[in-house]
Amino acid sequence: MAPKVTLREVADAAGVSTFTASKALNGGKGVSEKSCDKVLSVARQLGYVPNLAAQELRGAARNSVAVITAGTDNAYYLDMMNGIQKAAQAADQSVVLMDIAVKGAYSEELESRTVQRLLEARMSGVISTLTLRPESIARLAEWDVPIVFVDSTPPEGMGHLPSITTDNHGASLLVGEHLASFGYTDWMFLAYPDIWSSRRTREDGLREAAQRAGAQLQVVEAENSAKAACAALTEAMEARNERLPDVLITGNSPLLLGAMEAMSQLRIKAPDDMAIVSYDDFAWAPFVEPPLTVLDERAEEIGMRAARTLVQIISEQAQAIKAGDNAAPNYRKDLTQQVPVGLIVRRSCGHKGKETS
Amino acid sequence: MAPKVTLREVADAAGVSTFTASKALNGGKGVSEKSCDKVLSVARQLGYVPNLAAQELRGAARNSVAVITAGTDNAYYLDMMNGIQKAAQAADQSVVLMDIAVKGAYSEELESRTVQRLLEARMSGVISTLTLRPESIARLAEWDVPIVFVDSTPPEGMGHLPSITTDNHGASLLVGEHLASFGYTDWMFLAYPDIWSSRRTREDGLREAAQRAGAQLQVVEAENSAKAACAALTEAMEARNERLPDVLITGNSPLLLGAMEAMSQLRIKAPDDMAIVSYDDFAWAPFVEPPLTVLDERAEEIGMRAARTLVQIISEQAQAIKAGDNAAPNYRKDLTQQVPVGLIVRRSCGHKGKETS
DNA sequence: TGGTAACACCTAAACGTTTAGGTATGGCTG
DNA sequence: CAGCCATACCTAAACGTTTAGGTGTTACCA
Repeated sequence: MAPKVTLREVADAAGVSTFTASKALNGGKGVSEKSCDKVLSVARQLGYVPNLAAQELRGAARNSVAVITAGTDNAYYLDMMNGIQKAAQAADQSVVLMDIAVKGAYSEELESRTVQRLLEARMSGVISTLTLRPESIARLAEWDVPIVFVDSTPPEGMGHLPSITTDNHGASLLVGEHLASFGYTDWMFLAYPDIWSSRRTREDGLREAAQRAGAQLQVVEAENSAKAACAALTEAMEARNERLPDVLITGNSPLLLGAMEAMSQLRIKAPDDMAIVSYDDFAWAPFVEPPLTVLDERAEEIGMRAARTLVQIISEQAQAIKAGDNAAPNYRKDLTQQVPVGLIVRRSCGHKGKETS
Repeated sequence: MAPKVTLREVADAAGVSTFTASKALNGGKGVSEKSCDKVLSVARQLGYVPNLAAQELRGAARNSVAVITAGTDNAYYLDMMNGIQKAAQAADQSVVLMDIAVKGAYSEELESRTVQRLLEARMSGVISTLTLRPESIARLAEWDVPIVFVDSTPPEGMGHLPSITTDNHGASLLVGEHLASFGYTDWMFLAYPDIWSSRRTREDGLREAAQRAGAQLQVVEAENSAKAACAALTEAMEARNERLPDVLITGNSPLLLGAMEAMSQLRIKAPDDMAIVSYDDFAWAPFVEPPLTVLDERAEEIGMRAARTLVQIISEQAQAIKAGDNAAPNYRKDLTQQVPVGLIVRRSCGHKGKETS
């Protein structure tokens, strides 16, 4: 039918200039109602579809934000993405997914290539789920591309960049208190690598909590996958011989899954042989045997807030540019947020008086 | 530093014309090695980043594919997206996520708006996880945008459009046989709405299987969310008074989750009071109480195949255009694929001799 | 009647690329 | 040395928009 209709053609067909046509389509002023209607109807009839590339080239506002992740087989990210989607949709921004893991493992080189592509496409902003390299961030800054970190923090010395995270420190203390209330003193933390900055905060919080509770904390690190977690935990347990820790704290739900696998192989029963508690709530936690005590980070909420924050920065930036001001994004101090977490107590952490479902 | 460097500036700085510069950067021929090196080094030094919008405007190949979903709080989609990502990445295509659900529920109007945006952005192709309206498809066809359906089929009468699905019919027969082997004759199917076309195929397969097994099949429909499923199942159970079905078959994992919730509230124990089996394998299935018997659809594999198929169509299209041929995508018959499923037997479906963990 | 303000509209120049078509330069052939 | 071809390069015209700056036309007022 109408595979390619340009604005020029619409204008000609309507008997006006491209100027008038453009104004009419964009609801601008300075066009009589008659011309406006005429243009609109002709456009519809011809099946006119504006060319975004041309618009953008001419200096229109950018309209897609990139979400950078690294190997996400985690339901947590689904929720987060949903939140991001919703907020972005509301602000008329498309969401472009960019994963910088090459086979489940983070890749520096891919990070660079990805940032490059993102610049080439003149994206309006970036949401990153992990701490990018300072080099990448400098690159984005040069080009005035705003960035918001989510569930992760900016690298050392770049604290002015906004981040939306769970209150990981608080979460750890919360867990710690809960563990202390059971009298557990031998804790093991199964952690993912620290390209995800939450790893550090969580660990530090646990250390502090352990100290307060007079407990000791052993940290075991594994690649961020169930398989790796299973192997790492098995090894750690063997190294300890028969002596099980009182409680295992897993850093997120893929690690938890791996841990459950390992425990099932080693015939360790929770919570009697060893209690278990994990970061990241997920839908199935109540139905697992035993029902799992977890921290609820409200991933969707976090995603939504991050996207809203980014969108706001972008729109302020657009205003500033229109006003002829500095095009650099203005990162106000109050953009960084910590979302409080809840501890959802189920049975995996031990019995004690009455229990919640 | 270098917020905006145009090709012209690079060319000037290198003392050549834009033509030469362009050729040099794109590794084209007809440029002496000396000029080429010069241009490249100057470009690097100035921090030149090509403008994709300009390139595209001038007629370069498109470079992002859209993935259309509707309200995906389902881990199944995460795996699928991972597969899509991988294949798209390999073909240098960006992945743009477009959800056409407005509050968890599919919205016709949003579908239209989304297709419009997708056209405006001149995306290179579409992967859809649900059966789009014929109107939308016509729109895409007008603009020669290739489409591949994944985990869903094209609408009535458009069978030439490729789709990558699980062998849903086969899967249903598989389940049916399994149920029959336990002697179950009273089956209930908890299904999602049929904008997802797999609903029909699954139901038809179950009907056939039920007939073969001399069983009866009751179908209960719910919106595609755990909450809705919980409510619908509770209602259905009440309507049947005390008489429980022998087995409940849930259409996907959010529905399964809702069903488990309802069963827990109604104090129905699986598999003794009622067996349960579900479509969609997911990571936690082995650890739920009871461990769940499920169908494994290999979501990542499906996603990967879909993306590869789309990429191939796109590249053939690009070739045809370059050769001056018809720009319409060429959908060959053999692009449509059915991926076989596996039945993973655990305990939720009943006891019988030896069992798999 | 002339002055002027408001309005509807137009022409033409951008935006940053690619590329068709052309022009020097030099080397080879006969 | 004329004739020819490759090679390396250039000029200028697209691609489809937006928009600054300008030109009528009408309407109103003194």
